[in-house]
Amino acid sequence: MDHKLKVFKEVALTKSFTKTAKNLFISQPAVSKTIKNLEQEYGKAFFERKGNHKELTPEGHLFLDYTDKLINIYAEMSNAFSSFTNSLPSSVKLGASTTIGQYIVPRITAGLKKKIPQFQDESNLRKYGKNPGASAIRSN
Amino acid sequence: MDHKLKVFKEVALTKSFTKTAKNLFISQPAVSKTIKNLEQEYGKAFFERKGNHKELTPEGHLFLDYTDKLINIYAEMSNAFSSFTNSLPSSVKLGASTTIGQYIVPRITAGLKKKIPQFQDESNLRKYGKNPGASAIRSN
DNA sequence: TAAAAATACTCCATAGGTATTTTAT
DNA sequence: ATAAAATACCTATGGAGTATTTTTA
Repeated sequence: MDHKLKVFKEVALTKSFTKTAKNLFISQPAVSKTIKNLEQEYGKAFFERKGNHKELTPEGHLFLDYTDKLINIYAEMSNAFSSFTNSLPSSVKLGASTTIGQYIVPRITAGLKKKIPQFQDESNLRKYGKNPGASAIRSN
Repeated sequence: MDHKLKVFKEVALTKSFTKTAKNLFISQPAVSKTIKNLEQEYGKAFFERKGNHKELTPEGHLFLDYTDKLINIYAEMSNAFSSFTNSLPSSVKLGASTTIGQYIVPRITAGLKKKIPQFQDESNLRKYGKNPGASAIRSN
């Protein structure tokens, strides 16, 4: 529910769309769009795009204040109902056909360096983060 | 951004999905679903459905506390950037083909009681509120 | 039985993804 | 030239709508 706010806050902290994308396990364009949407929604620019070091505009600072307050309350709220919200599942079931299950899944779960041929191209991993699978086990 | 919260609060106030739907200019099923989603998201029932008089559960009361806080902050925030957020548009452009534009639109905008034949069936208006058009000019 | 809520669908807008281009150091 | 951000385009999920059924006082 407070997803856009979390993205905004992370950008304010890292001052980088790319780092934010990595930290939140989403793509860089997704971050770009989220910020743009927020700025359009509130009719103000929140970041000054001056090349590499992005800076919060005055409006951005103000927005960050409110964002902090909101995120804190959302966190308290999650906490209050946390029997489930903040917890990881106690177990995860993973299904696969016999060949995949016997040869491929074990190599992956074992984290072997030497990947099978089809998985050796890392170009996309390099672009969008080395362990996208981690997004599957992040909490919240 | 705080839409679900507003729906929840209105239900807590009116204790009625149907009244909430009318007050917020959305359909009754939309309210049903919003509440159900919230309850699933937080894993708790917020309302006790005992026939006509719906009651907040203890969890519902707790959730309402947080909801109030959040809504207040969102309101402050909107306010702070309100050059546009809370205002109605200064003008609205309405396009129509010649026949529609000459004969039908004027009757509607004039609010004539005697409707043209095709528009006389009010069964749906009766079901979902008499002036659904109002949703188009509500603020925020 | 009448009014409220739930359910079953359809549709559209938003959020996300990948690929690619633009920009700025 | 390289790294970050923007853009273009596609897909999927969520939220809204209408129609209908179920429930309960």
